[in-house]
Amino acid sequence: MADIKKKATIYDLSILSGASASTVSAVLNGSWRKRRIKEATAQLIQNLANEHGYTANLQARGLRSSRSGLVGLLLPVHDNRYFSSMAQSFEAQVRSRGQCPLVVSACRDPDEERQVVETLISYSIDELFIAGATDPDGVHKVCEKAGLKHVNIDLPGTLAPSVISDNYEGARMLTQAIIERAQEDGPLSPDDLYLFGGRNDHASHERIRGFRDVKRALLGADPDVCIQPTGYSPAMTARAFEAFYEGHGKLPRTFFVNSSINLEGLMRFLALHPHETFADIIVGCYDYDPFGSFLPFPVFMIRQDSEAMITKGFAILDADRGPPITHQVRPTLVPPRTALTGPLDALKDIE
Amino acid sequence: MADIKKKATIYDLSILSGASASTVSAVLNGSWRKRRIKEATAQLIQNLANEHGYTANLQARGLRSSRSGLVGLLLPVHDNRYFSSMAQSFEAQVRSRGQCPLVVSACRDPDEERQVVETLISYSIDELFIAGATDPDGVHKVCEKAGLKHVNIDLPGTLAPSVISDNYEGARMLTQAIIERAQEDGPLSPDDLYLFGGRNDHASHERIRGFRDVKRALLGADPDVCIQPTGYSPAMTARAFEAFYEGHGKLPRTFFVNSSINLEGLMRFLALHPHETFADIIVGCYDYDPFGSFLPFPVFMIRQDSEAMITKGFAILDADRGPPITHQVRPTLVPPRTALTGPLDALKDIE
DNA sequence: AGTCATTGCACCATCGATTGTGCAAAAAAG
DNA sequence: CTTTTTTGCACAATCGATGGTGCAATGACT
Repeated sequence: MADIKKKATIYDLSILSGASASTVSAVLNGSWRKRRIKEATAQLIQNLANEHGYTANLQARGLRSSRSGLVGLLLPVHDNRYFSSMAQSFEAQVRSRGQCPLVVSACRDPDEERQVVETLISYSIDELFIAGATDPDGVHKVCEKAGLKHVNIDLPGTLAPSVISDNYEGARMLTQAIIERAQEDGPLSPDDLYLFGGRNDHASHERIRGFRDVKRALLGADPDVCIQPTGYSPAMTARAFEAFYEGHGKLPRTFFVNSSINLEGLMRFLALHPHETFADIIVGCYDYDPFGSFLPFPVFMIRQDSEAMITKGFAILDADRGPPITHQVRPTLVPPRTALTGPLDALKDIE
Repeated sequence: MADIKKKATIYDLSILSGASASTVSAVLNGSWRKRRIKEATAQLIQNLANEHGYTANLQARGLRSSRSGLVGLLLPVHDNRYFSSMAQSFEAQVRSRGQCPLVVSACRDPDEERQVVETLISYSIDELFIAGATDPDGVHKVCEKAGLKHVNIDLPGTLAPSVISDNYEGARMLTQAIIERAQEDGPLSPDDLYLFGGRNDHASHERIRGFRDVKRALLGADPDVCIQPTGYSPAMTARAFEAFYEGHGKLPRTFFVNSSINLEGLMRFLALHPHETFADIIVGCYDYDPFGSFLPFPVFMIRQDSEAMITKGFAILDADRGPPITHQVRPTLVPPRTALTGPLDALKDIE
């Protein structure tokens, strides 16, 4: 009656039912038809299992079958709308496949990335999504050695299949949008359009390339000084804005910010200066954040389709051993003052 | 040399070293001094282990010892700055204790909450943090039955120890702040101050209580109509704003929003209306979001100290079997246009 | 009735680690 | 040179599930 103490095992049910443990196992993991177990026996065992609240010990199962039902997602950080919404979609998709999501972050530190993945491997995870890794190929080697299937998301590697945002196209759309918007307020000179943020990774390169191509095409010139890669840190980005401000007494009229993390750097800068001074800036941000979209100046954003990337990632893993091709997913341009719906809207909310 | 295929086990090392598997095990899990293994033997085995890149199979270890090294955090959603930054702190703390974080969300659905926890239990997780659960006591029973240590975070239960934000005090601070700020623009009547969001949970109750107490004290009255619980959904919140707007041709001059999720509802409303109409609203939001803090109207925010909550949670679990007391952690009032540093700042960012 | 196929299930080794127990060899004590 | 103690390690059971193999009972068929 009151099984308050330990969890029931197949052995307990074996005794209760009079069947052998292997029969119980077969019944409870669904392979009983294959094993020609009588329907009546199966029923009996199922009932006992329900009655006693049996749930399989997944560590034992994993040990035996060397699969765990765990699927990993390696993130740079949680605390950011892009990655947290990726985590949200990831979780939903993993669950719908009957597996268990394992989301971890590694702070963009290549050593930590590898070490975290080692840990995941120790738990015999079945598949791994490597999102925004600083060193995807280093992680690849670790996975390879353990025979772990994996895909890169967001930042591509050269050794494993990758699914990334179409950064070049996204940057072009975004750049064009902010230029056109800025030109509504009067002619825009090349010196009025900057780019802040990003570092030496594929996404930044492509975004910068898109930015420069469009800028050159529309404004006729593209001085190097207008490109300010600051890394992915709010503090560094704030410093870059501050430096510009020191030199010019204002911010550039228009600028492209490489990610919402860099956009936080802008907030830090703004916090130190009266808002009125910058009432007329036009900003493009390569990432979408629902509050970022309503700042007191026009912010054009790029919404990356992390859900589609995850879906594509699973397709690749299911197709088993694709070549290390990079697939691009088209992002969308989000005009200022736009509140998109997201994973939150799937929440049940009674009352 | 090239162990490209399978992972090394203690048996492999046993053969290589000439020692028994149990000796290898003892050496590699650190219990070798206790087992009086010669230092030289230990060294030999350690070297072999490094050389062959040995890592323990944590499923096997977990099976044997019925501990997994996994610590769970159950969240309502990932996609939100409050919870994602909680996940970030949680991860850091779990890692620093040499365990592996397992963060999952259950969409505020009581059934899903219980089911997700069942799954975690099947992986023999060692401890569980239940954050923002709709039905903490239901989850408690599931844990109890499995002998799983757990604490409630953010929303308290009656059966297990809880660590929550001091919602009453936080709401008082926030309410007072927005009232005072609004009064700078002229006298504030009770009808000018509303509360939106929240539902039938402990946090909402306390926040509403704090709101009403301060409102009554400072404005002399506190009509029921000014309290608009909309649940935790952007869509419902947007609808409430819309309804008010329909009726009054404007938004309330000042209002308290129950959470950043509800604040997203305000964004949805704003997206449909020209900004100029609401240039003079004053908002308080019980949650902190770095972009929310820079919206085009004053937004006072409450920053809940999720890091401290997690720390306290571990303290409780370590103290083993405390009574089901609820501990409150004091949040901080964040004035408008404030960019706080967060877990992101711990990121390594070379270059 | 005798042979053969089918059904239904039990047995047992196995996954990789942990841990209580026992026993030689070496060291200390007498 | 015994006896006792300590040191250093091997053995084997165990955690809970899986899946290959084998065997008895039943039914089908000649």
